Amino acid sequence: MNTLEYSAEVLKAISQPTRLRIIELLRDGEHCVCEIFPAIGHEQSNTSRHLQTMLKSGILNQRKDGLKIYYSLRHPEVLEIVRLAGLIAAHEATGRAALFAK
Amino acid sequence: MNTLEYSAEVLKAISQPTRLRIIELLRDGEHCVCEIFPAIGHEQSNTSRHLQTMLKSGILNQRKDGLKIYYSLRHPEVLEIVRLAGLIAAHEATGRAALFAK
DNA sequence: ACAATATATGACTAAACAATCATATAGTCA
DNA sequence: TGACTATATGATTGTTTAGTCATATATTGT
Repeated sequence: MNTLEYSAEVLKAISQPTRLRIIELLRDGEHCVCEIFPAIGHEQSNTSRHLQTMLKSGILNQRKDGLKIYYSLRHPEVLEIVRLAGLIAAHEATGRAALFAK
Repeated sequence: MNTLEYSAEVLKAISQPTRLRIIELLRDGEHCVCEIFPAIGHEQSNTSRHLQTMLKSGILNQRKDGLKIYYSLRHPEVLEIVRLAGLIAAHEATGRAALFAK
């Protein structure tokens, strides 16, 4: 897999609403699945799958402690990517609102 | 659509190998479809669809000039997102290479 | 060994996606 | 007007994705 495809995989792992919520949750440090899934209001299995997706893409760390498995952000760049996407989204949202108002 | 979903849509528009190639091409300024599709080695129709995807997500500008339609990057933040994803990808690539070498 | 808890995963469904081929639309120029 | 060029889009196909339910795996404490 070349860098281009790899970059696409990393971005794809971030670009999903549920996963963005998880990333926001992990902003303040590691959390276990049992904390994450009630916080985001999704099923445990669904949450686990999203965590696996991000883990495999390389943007999360995993740490086992007894029964619990803690996940954390592996690259601070991910938060910066999310921030920049938010800037663009905010800018475009005003533009689209204007379109709808026409 | 809330900011979270919007951010996801913006990132999704970026996170695909063919579209990343197009974004790289547009780094140096606007290009028409007729320049883009031979450069990336995809069909005209496929290239046009990818451009529509990015246009609708709000990350591209469109300018018509006669028969040709020129597309350009609308937000410099997109290039920064691509750069950061590349950093993560490069970092993870060495990690995965190490895994395979085991 | 057993019950309880935390997490992962198989099987499935509906929806979204990328790519292709053929064709439609629209602008240019002779 | 008619030929030509550039772009977009309908229809289709095979693949991927998100989500759900049920169940398997693994760790802990009694």
